[in-house]
Amino acid sequence: MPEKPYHHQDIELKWAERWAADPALYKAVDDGSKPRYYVLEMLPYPSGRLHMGHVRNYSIGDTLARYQWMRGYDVMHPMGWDAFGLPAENAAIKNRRHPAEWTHSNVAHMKKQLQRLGFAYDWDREVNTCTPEYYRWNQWLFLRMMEKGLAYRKSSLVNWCPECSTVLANEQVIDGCCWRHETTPVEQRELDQWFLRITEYAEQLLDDMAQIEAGWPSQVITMQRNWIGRSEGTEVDFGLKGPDQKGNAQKIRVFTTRVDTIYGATCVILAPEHPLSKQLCAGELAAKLKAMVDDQGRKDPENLVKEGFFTGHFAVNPYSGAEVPVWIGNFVLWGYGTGAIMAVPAHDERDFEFCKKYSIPIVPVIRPIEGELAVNPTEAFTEYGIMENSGEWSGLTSEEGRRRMSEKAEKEGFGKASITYRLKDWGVSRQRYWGTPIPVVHCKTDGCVPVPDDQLPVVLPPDVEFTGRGKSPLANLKSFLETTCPKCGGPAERETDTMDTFVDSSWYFFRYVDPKNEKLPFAPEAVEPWFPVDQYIGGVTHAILHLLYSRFWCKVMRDIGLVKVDEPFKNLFTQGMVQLHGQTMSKSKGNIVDPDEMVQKYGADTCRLFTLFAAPPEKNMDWNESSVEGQWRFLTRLFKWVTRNADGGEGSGETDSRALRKLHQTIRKITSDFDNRWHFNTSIAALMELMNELYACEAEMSPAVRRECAEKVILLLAPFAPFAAEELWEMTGRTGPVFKQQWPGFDEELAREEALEIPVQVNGKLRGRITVPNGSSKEEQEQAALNDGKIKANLDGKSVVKVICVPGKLVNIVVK
RNA sequence: GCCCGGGUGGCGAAACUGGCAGACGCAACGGACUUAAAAUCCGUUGACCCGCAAGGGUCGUGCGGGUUCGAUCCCCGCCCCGGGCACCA
Repeated sequence: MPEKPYHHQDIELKWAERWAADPALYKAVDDGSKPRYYVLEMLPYPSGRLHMGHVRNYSIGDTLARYQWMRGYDVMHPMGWDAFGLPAENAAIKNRRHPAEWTHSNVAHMKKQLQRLGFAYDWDREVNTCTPEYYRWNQWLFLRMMEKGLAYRKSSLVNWCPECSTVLANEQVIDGCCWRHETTPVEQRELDQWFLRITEYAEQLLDDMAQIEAGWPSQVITMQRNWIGRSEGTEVDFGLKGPDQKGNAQKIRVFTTRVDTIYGATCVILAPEHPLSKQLCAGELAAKLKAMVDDQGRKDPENLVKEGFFTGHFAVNPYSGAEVPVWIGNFVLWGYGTGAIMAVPAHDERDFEFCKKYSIPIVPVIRPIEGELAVNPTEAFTEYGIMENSGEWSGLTSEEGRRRMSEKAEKEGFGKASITYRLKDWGVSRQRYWGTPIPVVHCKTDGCVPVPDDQLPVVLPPDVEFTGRGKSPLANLKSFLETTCPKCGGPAERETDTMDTFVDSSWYFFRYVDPKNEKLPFAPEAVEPWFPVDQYIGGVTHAILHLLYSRFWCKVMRDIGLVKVDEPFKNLFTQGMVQLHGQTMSKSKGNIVDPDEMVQKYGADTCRLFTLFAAPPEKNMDWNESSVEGQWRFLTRLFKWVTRNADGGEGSGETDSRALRKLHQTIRKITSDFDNRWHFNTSIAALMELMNELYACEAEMSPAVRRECAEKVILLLAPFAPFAAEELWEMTGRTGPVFKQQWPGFDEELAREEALEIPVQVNGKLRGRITVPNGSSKEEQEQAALNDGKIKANLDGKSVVKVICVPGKLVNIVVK
């Protein structure tokens, strides 16, 4: 067959069209005839266009999926759209275009881009989270959580922008101001919000890490562990001196991990938001307190200067009976522990700083195991030690003190051992339109009533106005708002909050398996054989939020009886970011690189090869396309060689064994890259080396070996450059999709080098090389080295102390 | 401040973890083909030194020490870059 040129445009458009017309091509068979393999990539937000981060993510996933098909697996490889979210609504406000329309046109465009790039998705499983068919199951699952007490409503402090008159998510507060009104400071307001009780699962989320530790990057595991932030300590009541207005005794409950230091507590400090703070601050102090609550400096902990004031009240230490002043401090967090602390300046750095500033006494009560109790300390001693000046407890170690003092608190009823988490319950309420409506109505008689299952979905009304001001568009729409109570039939109002979009992405990967189910989110028996996901691939940006929520959601669904696994993702791969000039690409920075231009000019195969070749996939890569032409040249070279050598014939050639050796070494190398570390940059480099060798050998190769090499090269190329591989496969008269062919095996004997070149060192310095037959013994190698002319010259006049010989690797002669 | 990554030619990187540092690719330079250019093909390319030459030598993986016959790789102490967390009591 004569050589054929590589016209990427013709080839790729032809195959993209054929693939799009054949929805069965990438379908999972799902009949158990083959072992299953689930490849999952994080679904994109349909922002409008793909960026290079997507291309990288999906190129990695697609390469793996195609490889696993070739390894004989029944591969599930789905794709979908994380389609709810703020950008759509902002676009609506700005362009007077409905979010649904905006989103759907973006989805259509991005789907075309994905298909043009040749990603092998089973589009019959496509999931779009903004469709009622999907989000009704968000609602259904939310109701199940309500039944289990896992979804609840409570009043909580939130960020409030007076200009928008709406609540803002933490991410939407920039330097203490609203992101849309950059000069408007955000206030803290107490509002009713919906929460999911993720804290109930904190312990399981920690324990079950044992199940995924082997398959997840340790970095992500650590981040999640820190995020959950389990800490063991003690809750202790300090009795407040003097009764309240009604004459009742009051207490201040503090949480501490170091109850062993309590004899050194010289004051109690309340968070400004603590309910007692308001009560204790009358008159002048009330204004001071309000200012502290609203203080924007507190949003930025790096620059927070510790401040506080004395309330004029005192509290009693239940262990020592000492009376200590009660302060309000801006550094005490209302959201952690009990929102109140005992300050032990001698043994806590923060307390030390605060007490020093306000001249509150510093009383050391822990001495180092080797050393003396500090007198007038200049810094806090925060380690464990021996208790001193602590009444009956003096002489105990910190560890023992903690344990026994907790027991006493519990026995006498003024406290208890307690475990506190940094993790908070997940606030899912959003006062926005473009999200899943929370399926609840508010009735004057029956209160908060769940919408019955048979009335789901609560559909987002299409006919709303987007002003960007006032309340959520839903709250202004009578036809949505006014309804009847499912319990009493009387008039009621719908809940107008929608769900955080992280709800959508917490379980979509289950829906893929049974995407059209109208009775349940998915049938448990359909999902079971596919879980846990064999390989999840995405950016490390989602290390905490999405990946933690998904783990939580999986456990809830397990407890409802929908799934059997504890963990959704067995293996996680976090790809590196694609940056431009060392900066992350983002819309706001305006430095997004669109793949279209490259695909247009060089083709999708080149684009994919390029992103895989530029760096190992877990590493960040700085975008620099100057080397992209190399990938195109490589494909062109490969194309030419394969087309003119694919025919076969009789005879033998001088370079046959050399070509076959390189071929089998290459298969071995690429197979091991897939099975071990996914360093596709070295896989592609190996393929390039093979092509270089085949070009060098071509003239002296037999037709049969040429044919053999041509065929294997197509197969090796298939996971990386599907268009070119498919075209070559067809062109050379072969049938069936190339990515469903068997992955080539290698023969160790054929891959084996006949002779090895061994470096010879003298005192660790390279002095020569010897060539020995592969498999030579240690002694043979040593002798060959010592007999080498060049080495002999180097040894002249010196005595050999010893010879180190690593067979097949090196000889090192140590001389004096 | 704390916890992870990372620092290798002009550039992206490799060296599959203690055994020839720089595979593969880009860029650059030289040559072939061409009326010419592009494309393509062949060659050179870490730095420095000695030699007319073939060849030989010294240095070299952020910096300074250490372990070892041998260190990009292991240990100790620093510097720089990227990411995450940061008053979590």
